[in-house]
Amino acid sequence: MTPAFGKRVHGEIEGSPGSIREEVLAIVSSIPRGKVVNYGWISRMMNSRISPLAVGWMLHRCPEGVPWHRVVNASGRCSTDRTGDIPQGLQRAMLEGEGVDFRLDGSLDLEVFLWDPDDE
DNA sequence: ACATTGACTTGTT
DNA sequence: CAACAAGCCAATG
Repeated sequence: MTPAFGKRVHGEIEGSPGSIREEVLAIVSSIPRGKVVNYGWISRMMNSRISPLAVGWMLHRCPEGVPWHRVVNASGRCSTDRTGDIPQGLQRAMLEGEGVDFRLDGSLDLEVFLWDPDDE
């Protein structure tokens, strides 16, 4: 019977093996504590199979356990502050709790905190 | 199935 | 340095 690989995305399963969504979530979950990546970085890591915008969409409705706060924009700023779904400053607070230091202008140093898998 | 939106990025003016 | 435009893909109504 058709396994209906399905998009039961509503809550819990979302388990389509090989799905773009799952790959993105896997990457985000792989970000080590105290490091961050930007949306375009994920897009590149997946060989541009997904656009940075789409990454943001997935993270917007991502399941628990995914460290979405470790994903920032290319400017090293917390894009979550632009939304109303997430309290402003929350992402920054969470990152600071992991040892990520922010500058006075509210941005973080990507040269230092950007995750480089080769450096691990 | 179509139109709109959105936690983006890069390049041009 | 700031504003604008285009490319981009998935989710939502």
